[in-house]
Order: sequence, then structure tokens, then C-alpha cells
Amino acid sequence: MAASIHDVAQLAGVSPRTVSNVVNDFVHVRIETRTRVQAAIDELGYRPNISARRLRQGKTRILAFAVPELSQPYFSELSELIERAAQASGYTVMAAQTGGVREREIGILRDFDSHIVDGLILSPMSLQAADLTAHRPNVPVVLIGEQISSEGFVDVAIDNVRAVGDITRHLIETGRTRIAALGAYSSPGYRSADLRLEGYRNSLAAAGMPFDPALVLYTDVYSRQAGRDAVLRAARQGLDFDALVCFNDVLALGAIRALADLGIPVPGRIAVTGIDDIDDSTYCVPSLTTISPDKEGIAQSAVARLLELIATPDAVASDIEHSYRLIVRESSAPA
Amino acid sequence: MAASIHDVAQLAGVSPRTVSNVVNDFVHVRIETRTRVQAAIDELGYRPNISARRLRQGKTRILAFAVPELSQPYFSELSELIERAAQASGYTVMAAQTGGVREREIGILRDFDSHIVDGLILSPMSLQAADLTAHRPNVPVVLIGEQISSEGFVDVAIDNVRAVGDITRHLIETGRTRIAALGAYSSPGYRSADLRLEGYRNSLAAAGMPFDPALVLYTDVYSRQAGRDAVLRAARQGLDFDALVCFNDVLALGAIRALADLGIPVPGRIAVTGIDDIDDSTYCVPSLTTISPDKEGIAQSAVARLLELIATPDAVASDIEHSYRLIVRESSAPA
DNA sequence: CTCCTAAATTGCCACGTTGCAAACTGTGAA
DNA sequence: TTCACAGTTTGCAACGTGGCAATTTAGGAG
Repeated sequence: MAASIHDVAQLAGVSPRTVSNVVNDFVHVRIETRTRVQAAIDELGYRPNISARRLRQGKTRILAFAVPELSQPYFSELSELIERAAQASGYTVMAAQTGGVREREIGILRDFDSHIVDGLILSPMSLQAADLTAHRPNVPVVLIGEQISSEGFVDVAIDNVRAVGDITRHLIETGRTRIAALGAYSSPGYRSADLRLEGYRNSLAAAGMPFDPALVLYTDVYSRQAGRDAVLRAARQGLDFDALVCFNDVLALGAIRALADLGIPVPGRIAVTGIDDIDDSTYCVPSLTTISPDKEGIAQSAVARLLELIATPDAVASDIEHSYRLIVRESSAPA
Repeated sequence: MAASIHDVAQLAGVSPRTVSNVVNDFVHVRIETRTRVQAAIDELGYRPNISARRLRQGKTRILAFAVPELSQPYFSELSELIERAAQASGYTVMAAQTGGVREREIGILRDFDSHIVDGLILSPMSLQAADLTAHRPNVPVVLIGEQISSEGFVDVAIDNVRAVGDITRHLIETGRTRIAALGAYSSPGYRSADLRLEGYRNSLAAAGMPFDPALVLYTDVYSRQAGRDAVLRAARQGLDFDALVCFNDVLALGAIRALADLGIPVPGRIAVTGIDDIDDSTYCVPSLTTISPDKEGIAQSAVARLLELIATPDAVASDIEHSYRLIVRESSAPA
């Protein structure tokens, strides 16, 4: 049986309340008393019972970070940054995985609400704005990504339309003429995919290039495997293109692999680009031209904003847009 | 203010205890009462207060999974599997990151002990067996990896010596004669590195090949960057080798990148192998020959064993060894 | 109609902590 | 000596829940 504050008090010969004062660094404790209590704490290996403390205070100092999958490098990298930011403010982070499935995203809204966490950072994939109001959680929520634009909820993201627009323009400027897009969603509901497609179309239009629906490759999963499969499928159908704008890095890595299997040189015959700037995109062969969102900034303002909301629940919920950079690497070198 | 069991009771016109019975699916509740209580729960959006419940029961139904870094694909993939296994038993998982730093690993042993979690799955890097006994946590612990072999603690792992032995032998059998190793640890304390080095030496010896210390490349971090840097350094020093046994996949990926920078064909002139079989190693170019540990099995038995220990704290702690497979891909094709 | 039994419901209490306010201590000034 | 006051310590209560055991209710048998 673990020691409680009473055991410590008894051993130190003080009241439980004094032990609490020591543990919580209350100023008015005689130095000698503090030492004695500390000794008792060490001897018994006493640790405060978080459940009891939180029950009393109504706060847990735990935040939840819910993403589709931790095995997506973008999310695990972000999770590391968020954990670091939260820790700096004395919070612990629980990572949860939704699989990108709407029901489970709704489940997170409802269950993490069970007084487990003080706030929730959610990166939704299938969740709709209506779900958010229908299942309004009891704790503050900060959204990541542009999946949902909804008044009343803070959203931290980069401008996907502009970002994909920029990278598409980069391909145009480096001489590509038949640019395909990879990562459009066949089933409706994943807004980031729509926004990225929009950015792609915008840049084509701005350059006076025709939009060819055949050049849009669909996939409902963002993984290396999905990227490879989509490109192999396109190749089998004899699709002709000289560049591929992928809607995230792992899709691009899968695509590069597929092109390698087909014996098509990258960037010699086809240029490939991604989004996310995961660690791998620096080191893969060829290294990947991509959009590097300010992950550090996203993590920090998501946490900061959430802590603000926790402190002041009815603060105004304004969205936060973060910057990104176009990182040009080998995979988009002019042919 | 969130609704409590009392609010629900009042609205439904029953006692708080009855609400508790409904929530916990106690059998002896009249169907009509149950319906009425359920309606009140829905109306108020009542969620049980986990802190209160856990305080009462002394359990949190939360497990901790502590790894060096979640951004290491091996760990994020494992974390997903562990989370899935735990969820199947009604447990939630909190992932924590230690940075592989001994002090922080000790910190995890002590702090997660604050009645936050019912058990801990720890993948240590710098922790020593003595730390484990000196800071013996109040909750059951299952270790992952072969860092610590200590009676009294369950360890779930594959046989690193044999695994690296197998992959080294594979290189020998495919005609490589000057095989370098990448990932030895210059500072003592990381046992997996030692074991892997041992496996490498064993296979050289078994084949009657000399062990050349110059062919052992050191690095204290396992990342793509570290892998690349080490290989570039070796190349600058004019080291001559025709194969590279890397002590994990990300090191191998960094090495492949470095060789690409140097214009050295893989596997044409140098074969490269890894360990872990992360998703990327299937899709990188060239795809990576590696050791694929039974991650699913590791995750499942770590969780299963931990739950057993939670149920029966003084059960015998026997280690569990899992299988692995040698996956031969492009990066080790005969020259 | 009574009695017995099982089903359904309830009250009381403690889990370990901290907010609150009260109480005690010691020091120096009047 | 008394008093004020800052510094230090304490007792009480309550956070929301579920274990326990007791009580009430319903149903069926005699």
C-alpha cells in the first residue's frame, strides 16, 4: 500500500495540512519543519495521489492530443513538440489515436471529457463542424489543421490553399507542363484534401494551364503504400505526366518508390513534391521538395492557446495561422 | 460546472447510489428506472468523474508507455500497437518521452508512480539495473528491449545478438568481404548496441573473417542524421568497406543517403542493412534489407504481461523472447 | 391474507487531497 | 507587562464516487 499524506504527517510529527504545505511550496513553513517533512517523504517514498488532488481541485494538468495515427511521422513529430511545449508549462500530454474515423473522433470529444484532461488538442480528419456543436465537450478544444472552420473553436493551421499553390507554381516555373495531383479524396469530408486540390487548381489557372481531371489521383488513405498504389494504378492506365504534387510527404515517398519500380527517373522524367517536411524527406533518395509548416510554432501556439482557454473558458476563439516555407530539394530539380 | 452523479439523481428522482448502479451496469435495476436515469444522464451530458472513481477504487485504467522518442518510427509504430492492445482490455495509454536520458528515465519510474497509471511499459536506453531497484516504482513495470536484464522485472524483446548475427551472415553469404558496422556506442551504457556489436562479431568469427576495429562506426544517437554523418566521416577517412550493418533502420536510411551523396551505388558497391523494419524500409530507394521483429507480438505480450502483473503484483517475472524475421530487399542484393 | 424470498433501492462512509479560516507562536514596540 | 503583528501550524469540510450492508418493495407460495 502506497504512503499517503497522513502517513508522512505521522512520521514527521506534524499535521497532514503541513505536509501539504511543504509539498506545495507554501512560503510560511519553518525551514526545520520543511526538512523534517521532506525526510519523511523520502523515507516513505511518498507521491501525491493525483486523483485525489485533482478531485479536490477539479483540474488534472493533463492535456489530450488526438491525431489520426501516431505512426504518421508528421503527427509523431508534432506530438513530440506539443509534449515539450506542454511540459514547459507543467502539463502532461496523453496522445490518443482516432484512426481518422469520425465516430472515434466524436468519441474523443465525449470521453476525454470524463474529467481526465483539462483540454484537448484535436487534429480531425472526418469530423464535421456540426459534430463539434452537437457533442460540445466540457473542456476547451483547440483544433489543428484546416479540417473544420467553425466559429467558437480555435483552429491552428497553415494556409493549405496557398501552400499547395506555391509548390505547384514552383513546378510550373521549373518547366513542368503536365502536373498531376495525388491525394484527392474520393469520399467527401476531408477538407484538407479539398483545400490542397484547390491550391493546385489555382496555380494551374494562374499560369493559364488547363485543368485535366484525369491528372487528379485519388486515395482515401495517406500512407506510403497508398501513394505507391495510386501511382502504379495511374501508370497501368497509361497516364502521362511530368510532375506529381502529393498532398503529403508519405504519399510522395510512396510515389517515388513506385516510380523507381517503374524505372522512371525522379526528377529526370517526373518531379515529385510533398507537404509536411517530415524528417525522412531530407534523407530519402532523391530528397524531397516539400512544404515545411512551422511545426514548432503550431505546437507552441496550440498549447498556449489551450492553456489560455483553460484559464479563461469564454475567451474569444480566434484562429491562428502559421507560416510555412517551400523547401526545394532534389526531387523537383529541372529535368 | 459539469453535472455530477447527484445532479443526475435529483433529476431522475432516485438516489445517487442508483445512478451509480445504472452507470456500472449493476443487474438489479428495474428497466424503467434504468431508462429514466439514462434519460437524465443524456439530458445533463453527465460523465463520471474519473478522478473520483479512481480515488475510490485505487486504479486509473491508464497505462504509461515510455520511450526515448516518439519521432523514432519504431517507437511510434510500437506505440500504436500497444495502444490497440491496451484498448482491447479497456485501458488507455499515455505515451511519454524520455529522450533516452537516464535521469529522465528514472524520473518516469518515480513520477508516473503518482497514482496516475496502473502500470508502466518502459523502453530504456540509459537506465541501469541498479536504478531499477534503487527507484523501484510502486506500479508494475514491463521492460521492452534488452537494455536491462534483471531478475524481478519482465523484459520483452527479441534476441539482438542472434538477429544481427543472422543479418551479418546474410551479407557474408552474398559475397561481402569487408563488412562495417554502424551504431556502436562510444559511451558505455546502451546495452542493445553492445549486443548487436556482439552478434556482428560472432558471425564474422564463425565465417573465419577477421574483426577489424576500424570497421566499427560509432554514434551516440540513432537518427537519419547520425547515420549520414557517420558514413560521411568514414568516407573522408578513406575507410574501405563493401557492406554496412546498421544497428537500426533510421541509421541505415541516413547511411544510404550519405552514399547517394558520395555517388556510391547501393547495393552495387556497398550493401546496407538495418534493424526494425519500419514502414519506410519497404518504400525507400533502394528498399532496405532488415530484421523485422514481431512488433505485434511484442506489443501484445507487453500489455498482457503488464495486466497480469497488475492483477497479481507478485507473480513471477519471467522474460519473454519474441521472434524476428530476416527480410531481404534491394539494399543487400549481391554486387 | 400472511409470510418468505428475491429484487430493487438506499444511506453512510471513506478514498487522499487542499481551500478556508481559525489558532497558535514568537518577536519587538509601547 | 501587554499588545499587535507577522510567521507558522492546524482542524474541518468537501470534491464525486462506489463498497458495504441495510432497507424497502414486489412477487409468489402457502
